Amino acid sequence: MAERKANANSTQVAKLAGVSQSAVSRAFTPGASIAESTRRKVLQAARKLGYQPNAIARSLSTKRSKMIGIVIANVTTNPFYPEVLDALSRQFQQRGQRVMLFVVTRDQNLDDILPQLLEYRVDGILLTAATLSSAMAHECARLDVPVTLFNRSVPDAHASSFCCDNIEGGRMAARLFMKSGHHQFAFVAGSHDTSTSLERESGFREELNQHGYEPFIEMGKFSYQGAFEAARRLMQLPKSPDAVFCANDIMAIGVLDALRHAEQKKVPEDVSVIGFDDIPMAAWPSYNLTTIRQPIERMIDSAVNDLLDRINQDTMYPKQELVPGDLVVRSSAKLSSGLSSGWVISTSENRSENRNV
Amino acid sequence: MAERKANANSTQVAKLAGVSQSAVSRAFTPGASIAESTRRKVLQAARKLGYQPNAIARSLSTKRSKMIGIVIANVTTNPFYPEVLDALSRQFQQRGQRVMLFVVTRDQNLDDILPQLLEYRVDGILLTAATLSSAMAHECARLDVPVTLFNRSVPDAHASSFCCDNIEGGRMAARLFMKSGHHQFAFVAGSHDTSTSLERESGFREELNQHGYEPFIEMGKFSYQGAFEAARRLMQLPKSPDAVFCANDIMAIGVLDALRHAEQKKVPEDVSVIGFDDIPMAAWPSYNLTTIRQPIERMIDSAVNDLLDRINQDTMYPKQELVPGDLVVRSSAKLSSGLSSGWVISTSENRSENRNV
DNA sequence: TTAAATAATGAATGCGTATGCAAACATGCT
DNA sequence: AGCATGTTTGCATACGCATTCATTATTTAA
Repeated sequence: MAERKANANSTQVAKLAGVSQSAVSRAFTPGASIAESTRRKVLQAARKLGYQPNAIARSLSTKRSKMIGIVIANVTTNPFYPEVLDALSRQFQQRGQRVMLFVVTRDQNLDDILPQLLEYRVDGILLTAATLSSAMAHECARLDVPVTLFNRSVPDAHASSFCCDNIEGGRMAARLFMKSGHHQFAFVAGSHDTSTSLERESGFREELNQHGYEPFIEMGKFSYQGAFEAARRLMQLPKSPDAVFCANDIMAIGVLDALRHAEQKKVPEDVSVIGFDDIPMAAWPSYNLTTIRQPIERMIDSAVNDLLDRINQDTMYPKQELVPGDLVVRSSAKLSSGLSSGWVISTSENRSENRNV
Repeated sequence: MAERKANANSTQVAKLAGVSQSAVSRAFTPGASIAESTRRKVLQAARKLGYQPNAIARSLSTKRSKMIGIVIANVTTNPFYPEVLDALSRQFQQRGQRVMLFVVTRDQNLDDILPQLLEYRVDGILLTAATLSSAMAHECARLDVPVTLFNRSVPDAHASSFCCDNIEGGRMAARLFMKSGHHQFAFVAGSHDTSTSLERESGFREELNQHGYEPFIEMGKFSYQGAFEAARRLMQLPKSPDAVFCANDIMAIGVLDALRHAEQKKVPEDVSVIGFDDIPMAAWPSYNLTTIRQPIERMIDSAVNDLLDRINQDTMYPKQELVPGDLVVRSSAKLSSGLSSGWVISTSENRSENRNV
C-alpha cells in the first residue's frame, strides 16, 4: 500500500494566514462568527496552499456525513430506473447531499448491503425498486437513520414510502379495456413478491371482477424477454386474450414485439396492450404505447423532501404517500368512440393522498 | 438540526469486553495481531452493543476513504450507460470500494463537480461519458488521486483511459456498407466535441475516402429524437443516402424509426443502418440492429483493475487501452452474399492494445 | 467618556479509529 | 532454569476539523 500524499490542512493554512486553526474552520463555515477581513486572509492562504476542507474529518466532528445512501435495482432492465436515479441524484446533489450508490439485483438481500451504508454513517437511506427486512428497518430506526422507499409500499411503519397509486392504475387499465369492448383479459406480472406488480394486478383484477371478468395471469419476470415469452404463452390459450395489461412498460414492449413479430398479431386491431410507467420509449412511433404515467418528478420531489426533512428534524414521523398516475392514451390499445389517441387523462386534480402513520 | 443519536463506539465495546480500545480496533482489522480468544470476546461485546466500526473515523485515521467517485452522464438518454454504471458499481462493490456517484449532463462542467469528490478524499475517480479539464487533471495528480476515463480518450497523460477502438469500428461499418454495394453514405454524429463521436466519424470517413466516397454528416445530438430528425433531414437530400452509420445505437434506433414511420422507407431494402454499442434493444426484433459491439465487461474489468492498481501502488503510470469492438451482423444493413445475419465478426483475437505513457 | 453590549478570536477539547512503541506474555530450545 | 524468539496487549498519539468557553477587540448607547 502506498502512502497517501498529505494534503494541506487547516493548521497549515492557519499558520500561513497568521491566525488560529479555529479561524480557518470558521472561514469555511457559513454563518460562523468571523470578521470579513480575516476570512479574506484565510481564503487567500487557502488558495495559495490548494487547501480544501476535509469532508471526512468534518463528518467525524459534526456527526453528519452529508451523504445519502441510495439503493437501486433493475437499472439495466427497466429504463424507468435510470430516470429515477438521475432525478434523485440531481436533487440530492442540489440540496447539498452526496450520494453513496448501491446497485443491486432484485433478488439480492439488502441485509448485507445496508450495514455497508450504515458503516459510513449516511444521513439517510433511499431505497428504490427494493425493500428492506423489518429487522433492518428496526436497525435503521435504532441508529436514527431515516429510510424512504420509492416505488415500493412500506413493510414497516419506520420507513416512509412514495408510490404511484398502483391499484387505481390497474383499475384505469381495466376500465379502458372494458369500455373499448374487449372481452378476454390478461395481466403480465413482474414477480409475485413485488408490491408494484401485485398492486397493479389487484386493481386490474378487482375492476374486471366487478364486471364479471377474470384475467389470465402470466409471469413476465419484469423483463422484455420474460414478457415476450409470456405473450407467446398467452397466445397459445384456447381463448387467447384481446387485452393485455402489463406491470410495466418494458414488459409491454416485449409483449408488443412478441405479438407483432412472433405471433403475427396486429396491435391494437387483434390485441390491445397497456403498460405502466410511461418511459420515453413508450412514445416512440414503433410502440406508441398506451400506458399509466408515473409522475416521476413530483414523486421524487416528495420523497427527497421527506427524507431531508426527517434528517433535519427527527421529530417527524414517516409518511406514506400515494400519487395518482395519469392514463396516457396512445395507439397500442383500441379505443371506444369517446376517446382519441394522444390524450393524457390526468387524475392528478385529486390531490395526492397523504396520511401520517 | 436534530442531534444524531450516539452510536456505540470502540471504547464502550472495549470496556464491556474488558480489553483496550486498541484490541477492539484490531478485532475488526483483518490480519491484525490479536489472539483468537480476545477477538471472540470483542465480537461478542460488539454484538451485544450493536457496534459497527465507524468508516468515517477509520478513513480519517487511515487516510483512505475506500470510496471511488464515479461521474457519469447520459444515463437517461443512452441505455449503454446504465449498463456501464451497473457493471462498474458491482465491480467496485465487490472489490471493497464504495461508490460516490455524480450524475451530470453532458454539457455540465466537471470543474465544479470534482472538488466535491476530492473533498471526501475519494481514493480514485472514474469518469464515464465525461472528460476533465487539464487543470483538474493536474489537481488530481497533485493530490495523488488517480483518474480513469471510460469511453473517452484521454486529454491528459495524468489519467488512464479505456476505450473501444472507435476508429476501427468506424472503418468496419464503412467496409460492410461498401462490400454490400451501397453508394451514398451518411454519418449521424453525436456531438462535435466528444471523442467517441469524432473517432467513429473519422474511421468511417477515412475508410470511405480511400475508396473515393465522402459521407454526409448530420448531427443527432446523441439522442433518439435528435437522430430521428437528422434522418429526416438526410432523406431530404437530393441524393439521399442508402447507408447510414450512427455514432451510437440509440441514435441508430431513432434513425430506423424515422425511416420507417416518418419516411416510408424500408430497412434495409431502401436504406441500411449501422449503430455502435450493441445495447440490449439492438437485438429486439423491432430493430434487429447491425452494430459494433463494445465488449463492455472486458473494458470495465480493465478500467477497474487499472484504477485499483493505481490506488494501491502509486508507482504505476496511467495507461491508455484500446479494446477492439465486434461487428454484430443483424438485419438493419443489407448484406453481400458472403455474410449472413446473426454473426458476430469478432476482431478480439487481436489482443487489446496497451501502451504505457 | 464610559459602561454595556456585541463581535471576533484562540486555546483546548472531542469526534472514533488506527498504529508505533514498549511492555508483558507465551513458546520452544538448550 | 535461562534465554531467545515470537505473539499479544495497552498506552499514547495522530488523523483534520468543529465547537465550547473564556478572553479580547470593537461597536453602541448613554
